[in-house]
Amino acid sequence: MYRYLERRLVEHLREFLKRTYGLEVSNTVVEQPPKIEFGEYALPLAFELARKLRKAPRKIAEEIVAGIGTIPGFETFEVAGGGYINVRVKRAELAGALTADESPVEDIPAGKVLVEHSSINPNKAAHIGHLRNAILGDTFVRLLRFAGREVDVQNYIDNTGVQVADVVVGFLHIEQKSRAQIEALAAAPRFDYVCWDLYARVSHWYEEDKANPRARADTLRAIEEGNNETAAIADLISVAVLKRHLETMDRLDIEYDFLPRESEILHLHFWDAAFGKLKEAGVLTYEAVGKNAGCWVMPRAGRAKTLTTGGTEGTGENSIGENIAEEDQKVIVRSNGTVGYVGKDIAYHMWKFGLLGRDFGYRKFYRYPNAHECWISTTDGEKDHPHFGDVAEIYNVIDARQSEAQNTVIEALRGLGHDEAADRYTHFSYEMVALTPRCAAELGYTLSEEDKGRAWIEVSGRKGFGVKADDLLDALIGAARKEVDARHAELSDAERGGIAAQIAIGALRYFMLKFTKPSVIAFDFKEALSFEGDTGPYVQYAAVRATNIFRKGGLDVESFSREGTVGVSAEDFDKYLGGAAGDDIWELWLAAAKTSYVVSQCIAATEPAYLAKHTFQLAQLFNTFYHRYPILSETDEGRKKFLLTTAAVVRRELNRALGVMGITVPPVM
RNA sequence: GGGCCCGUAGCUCAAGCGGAUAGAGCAUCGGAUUUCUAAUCCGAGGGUUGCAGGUUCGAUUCCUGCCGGGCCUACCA
Repeated sequence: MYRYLERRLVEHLREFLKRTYGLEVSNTVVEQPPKIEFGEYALPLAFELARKLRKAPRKIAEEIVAGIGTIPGFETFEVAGGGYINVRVKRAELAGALTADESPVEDIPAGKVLVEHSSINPNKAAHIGHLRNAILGDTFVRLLRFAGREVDVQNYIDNTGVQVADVVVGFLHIEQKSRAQIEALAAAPRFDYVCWDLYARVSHWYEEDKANPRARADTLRAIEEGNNETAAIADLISVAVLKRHLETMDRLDIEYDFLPRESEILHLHFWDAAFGKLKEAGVLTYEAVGKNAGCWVMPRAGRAKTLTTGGTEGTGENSIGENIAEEDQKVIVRSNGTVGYVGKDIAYHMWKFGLLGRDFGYRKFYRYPNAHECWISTTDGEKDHPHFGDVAEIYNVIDARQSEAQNTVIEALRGLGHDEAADRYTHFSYEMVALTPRCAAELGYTLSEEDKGRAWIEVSGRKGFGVKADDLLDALIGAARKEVDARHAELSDAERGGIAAQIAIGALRYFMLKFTKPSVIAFDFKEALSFEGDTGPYVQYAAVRATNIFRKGGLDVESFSREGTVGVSAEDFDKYLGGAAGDDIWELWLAAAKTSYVVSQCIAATEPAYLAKHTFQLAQLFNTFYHRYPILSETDEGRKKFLLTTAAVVRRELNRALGVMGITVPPVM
């Protein structure tokens, strides 16, 4: 509602400015006043117009206020300070609409959105860094769906790379396991933990003997070729670990629709199709001499010089390549003819936009407890399957370290003439999760003096250095369980377990979302396990408190929200929300009205942290309200009804906003 | 060397496209009628927004230069 009113205000303003001054104002800044007493919107536009109109800002503001006339839903326009225009809405009207949960008709952009996230190498357990990725990605999916978009969720699986090869080497060369033995291990619980430890050991093993790394090269080649024992073992390992990842993420209510795998990108020859087009468009050039002799290269993204199309077209023999300085070349095809991962990524992204002319085979892979079906790529799949790919927009949730590679893929699309696709390609970039030195020490790692002085230490899967996702979740559930047990001895074991899980997920998801994307999270158990202050459980608790009011009052909160709230008249809203006396409760209503506004901000800025901040502020305001206004003991029936309605509306919005963050509210806390 | 990001209270972080007195949480200290109320609330202290310039009516925000830190810069992924 808040968002809808803002749009209406802007439209009227533009129309007014055009009519009165003959000015076309493209971006009208609308702010929120620092204090609720000043109104709901603040317009600093008089400052901007001052130069154009050669008048004092205050004078202009006065003219606008005098001439703007009436706008439905708005009460007053006032000049403040040196030229601000503070705008007040009709509180009763907005409150009435919010109570009835009216949602104005929106223009939803056409076309499907594809969000790729997680993309964990299937060779070891997921860790906290992967959690940040998956939680950001899943929340973004929920934001888009809340905004009415149709979304496909994909999790790219690199099942043929060195990381999987390393674990295969570990089982075959270090552990000397047979295929049957590995199969047995893979069927046991937490196989991903076994791989986690083994992967770290393989790194050491490579260093022990110069001959050892040869096993990696041989294994990698065998995996890429396929149709052999090594490839079969790699497949069984990667599939087993992948299933573990799906289980881990499902604990957090994170689901995927489709799992495209690198093996199919290879075996279905996606690259061949892409390679032809890239050569033809002159995006790739062949290097005949120098450091990259024998390779097909692209200009490195970010410092790409203008692609010159002069010289030999098509084959691009040497001539174009000479225009790219050697250090600015990104090798796409190696001199031995194999493709690097950026090349595969280009092909994959052409497929995403429906530009490749090839498709995956599909088969069902994993059925979630809620019956949702997750599909996986295969060479010859089932006849009937959902249509994936060929989408209008894509978001890739990938950490900031890969931004250059991501930009290279975007440049390749541009080079192919697909600017419209490149424009709808968003690298959803975020910073990594690292460990504080204290956290590392707690985990038993010995730190160098240098490391002790650092703000954070990077997680390393290769070294086995990090906090595993399931371990963190278990720790959170354990800590939450202690609190629940202390408070709710009357509940059954299963009930307490369920609540503890909800709280743990709330704490974890909120923790990963409260930091803005460019901020490195220096992970620390003390902070992550906190349930007080700026945390998920704080927000959950506010929602639980709202529910408690109804339960203790003998009212069913759901049916009250459906039917009871309509009993508050416009006069009553005016009475209780009007004037300075109503300011503090109105502030709560106004915050509650902002959910869809905040969601749209999150999408536009690809920044879910705004929503976390919003839920926290709403919960804070509600807690203040809760403390200040006893509801059940209220003797004035009209006022009591109004206060109950306030609680019901805030509860609904808290549940809704938390839901977008993938957080549910326990029955009691 | 080049590219990207960061530097705000003791600590961890906010501050929407440049706006009104730079806000939260944690920690510290002091309080909250035994109740819909403590996973909470109220209050206090705590800031030269890394430094120096510039643009602007107005800069944490934009520009330039320094200082400090991180990441990327493989015929790895």
